[in-house]
Amino acid sequence: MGRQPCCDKVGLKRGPWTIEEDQKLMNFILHNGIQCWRLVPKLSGLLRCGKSCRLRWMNYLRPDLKRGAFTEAEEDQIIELHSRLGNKWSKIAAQFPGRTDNEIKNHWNTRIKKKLKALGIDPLTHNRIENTEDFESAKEATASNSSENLLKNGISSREPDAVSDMTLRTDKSESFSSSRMDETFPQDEHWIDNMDYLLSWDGFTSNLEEIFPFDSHL
DNA sequence: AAACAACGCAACCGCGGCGAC
DNA sequence: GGTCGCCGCGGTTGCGTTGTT
Repeated sequence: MGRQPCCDKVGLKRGPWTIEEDQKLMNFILHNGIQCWRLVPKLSGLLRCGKSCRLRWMNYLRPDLKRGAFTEAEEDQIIELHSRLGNKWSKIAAQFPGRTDNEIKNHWNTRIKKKLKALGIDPLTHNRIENTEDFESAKEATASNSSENLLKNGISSREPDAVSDMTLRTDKSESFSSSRMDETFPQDEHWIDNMDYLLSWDGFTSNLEEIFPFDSHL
């Protein structure tokens, strides 16, 4: 037998969240915490499934979320982590306090993938691409150094230097990645544990009143 | 100004892992 | 050991926004 659906979908709302729903969810969690996602919509009066509530909270409402564009350093780190971990977005996201796995995944798929392809790097294997259409078209764009072409291929005007920089790094990706990763994160298990602590529920709820000074009477 | 295309993000879906029973 | 139910993850889709023709 297959798994049952996560919730009874009859009568449940889907699609974009409204401000009212956001407030309901936020207030409920801030006052009651999360014991069981399945119970959250029932107890808070939301016509959503628990999964949807969890996603909304994790990806949008969490007070510790960091907003704004990814920095070049963050992008580099994502690339390094991806070369080691693959599409383990949650593990990658764990190294970026305030960033969500969804956010990083989206950024990877929309920006970084293109950027790597334009650099002649296979985003899946992180190896050089030889004689593929992608690489050939990317080379043309890079050679002409036309900002229009670069933008079309996902590289901003600031990046001609980044291209050579990244190429150099990739030439010795093995040593670069591992040595720098080791510097930053001496032991995988330890830095993941540390991040778990930083992102732990207790850790952040203890400061909620400071973080969230909004109406607590709803 | 309108139509169309491309892009980026939020949200959904289905599956695997894991603990409880 | 098997089954069930929940949580979390990764892949995918839908749609609003922005850019181009």
